[in-house]
Amino acid sequence: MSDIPLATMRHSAAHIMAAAVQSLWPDAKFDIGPDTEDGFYYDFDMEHRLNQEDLKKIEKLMLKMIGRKLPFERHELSRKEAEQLFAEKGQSYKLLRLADIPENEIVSVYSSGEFTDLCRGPHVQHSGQIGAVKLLSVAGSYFRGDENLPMLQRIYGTAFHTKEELQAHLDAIEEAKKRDHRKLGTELELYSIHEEIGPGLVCWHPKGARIRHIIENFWRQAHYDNGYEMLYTPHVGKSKLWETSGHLDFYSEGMYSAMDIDGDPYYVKPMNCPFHILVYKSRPRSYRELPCRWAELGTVYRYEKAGVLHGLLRVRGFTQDDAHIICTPEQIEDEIQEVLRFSMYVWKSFGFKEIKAYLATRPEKAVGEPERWEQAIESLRKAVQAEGLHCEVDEGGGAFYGPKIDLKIKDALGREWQTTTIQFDFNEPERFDISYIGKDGVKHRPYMVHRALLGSLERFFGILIEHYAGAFPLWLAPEQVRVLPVSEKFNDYAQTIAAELKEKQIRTSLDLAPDTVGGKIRRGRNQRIPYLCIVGEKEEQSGSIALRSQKKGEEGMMQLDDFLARIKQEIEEMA
RNA sequence: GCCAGCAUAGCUCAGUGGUAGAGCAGCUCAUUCGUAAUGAGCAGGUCCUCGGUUCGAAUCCGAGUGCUGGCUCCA
Repeated sequence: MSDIPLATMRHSAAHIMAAAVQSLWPDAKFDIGPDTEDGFYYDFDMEHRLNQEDLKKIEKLMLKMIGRKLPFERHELSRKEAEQLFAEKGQSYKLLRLADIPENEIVSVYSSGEFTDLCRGPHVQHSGQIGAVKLLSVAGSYFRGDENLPMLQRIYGTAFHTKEELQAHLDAIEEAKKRDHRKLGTELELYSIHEEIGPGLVCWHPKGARIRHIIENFWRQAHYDNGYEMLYTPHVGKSKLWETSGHLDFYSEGMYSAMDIDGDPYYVKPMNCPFHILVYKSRPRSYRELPCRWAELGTVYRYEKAGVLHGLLRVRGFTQDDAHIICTPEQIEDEIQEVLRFSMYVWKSFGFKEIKAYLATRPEKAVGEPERWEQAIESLRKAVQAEGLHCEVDEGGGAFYGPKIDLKIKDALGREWQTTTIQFDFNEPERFDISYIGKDGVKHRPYMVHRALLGSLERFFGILIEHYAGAFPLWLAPEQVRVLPVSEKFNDYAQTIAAELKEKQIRTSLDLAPDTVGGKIRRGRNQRIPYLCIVGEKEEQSGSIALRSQKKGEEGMMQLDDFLARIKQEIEEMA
């Protein structure tokens, strides 16, 4: 059984699920049911609205069908025969899908039991070869993913060769739930979102803000060290600015409506670029001062449909770690390579090692000279190569204004997150008519690149919370050390220790509550504090602490100086 | 925005037409404790909002808001 590819087995499981749905609700019309990265789904249209109880029913029936070892039979048909077959069954979606199949391709159907589906295959020989199956959820899904087309009902499921593998997958889903940044965000008092303020608008609590501050400090220093300068720009700008930039033409659905200031309409910024461009335009520029690398932690507001908001990962107001690079054509290759190298350095600093690149090239409709597109894409390609990154190319997937590279990082649970984006822009330099005076004494159009490394601080924070399951590494932990006296008799000594740690810039707290040691330790553990220092009589007499670390548990007695040296080093290593 | 579901104390949840409950957290008191919960007491609620049905609504119906899982989109 294990020599059957997982994808084939899952695809077959989707057919069996459809067969079960057909037998339970004979009016069901079927769309498609492919396998996915970690399971499968099938889309249906029918009168009955599916619920969680129905999934159990369907699953039960599927198990029966699997037990009966129903053969999967392939038949090749002429287009006419296929049309007739699905027309007779009233399968209108299948007819539409059939029409999508290119003329020269063979049309095939697969039958298993009563159920016959338009399908290219391949499939397992019989349903007995489908391993452990589990239906997971039901959701709405537009036909062809188009919101103007009818909404279908989709059932998600998964299948594995063995019960053990299935269970491991279900356990992984559970683990992901435990790490959910929305749950940990409340538990650890990192941030909150309020109905009274508005959906998708984030309040950072003291602990979350402390982490953000540390991230920002690191980020700024890294940028200064790598040849960037910082900018601060306003949160709003006149409508004229957004007309010039083209945002009101191409991005208005992402922008909030204008506010009136002295009779002029102003818009809250969805992007920082027009402001950076005006800084560039504030005086004539020489080739001698290029490249300009200007960064800003710029807070932007974008309209997102209500249904897509999700904790910190998808919000309406967020701070981009934005930068714009304006340079000459001769510099572009080095600049791109440098941006990518810098990005990789930042990701490694935060403990992310597995990174994939996605290159998007010129679409049909595009602005900018074709030679510039070529050079831009070439420089992106070379940079990816130089970093030895695995890269997928999305031909024609770029924006109309320029090609881009996106990076996706893999977290501790193996999930991919889109973060970094490095994007050429051939549109705004034209629209704002920016230039530099070249060696030849005449005006030239510079290249402009937008880039965000972490993406947005909000999303990055959400990713970090889940990556570390709330147990931040020492350098990021809002509370690094907590001192716990074993009884009130040792409060004074605990205070001395805490004061000494604080003096050494260690973020330290004291737990002087009249609780048992066990109770205090439990509290400290639950708050994911990296180090707990337990102090009592023995420690007071020897000027030491008893250490308990988040990572290793009980570590025994230690001189305070040794502990300090250890954590100083750990902070430095950002481990 | 669309489909489906959910909304009860700060948190996790019970309560299905008849006076609103538990655990944890909080506060008070007692305990002075050696590595993941010391004990007792107290306090805490427009049962999301508005409207309707009913003698009576947390519970049934409608609308709205927010959230969850998806679709579309994306930092």
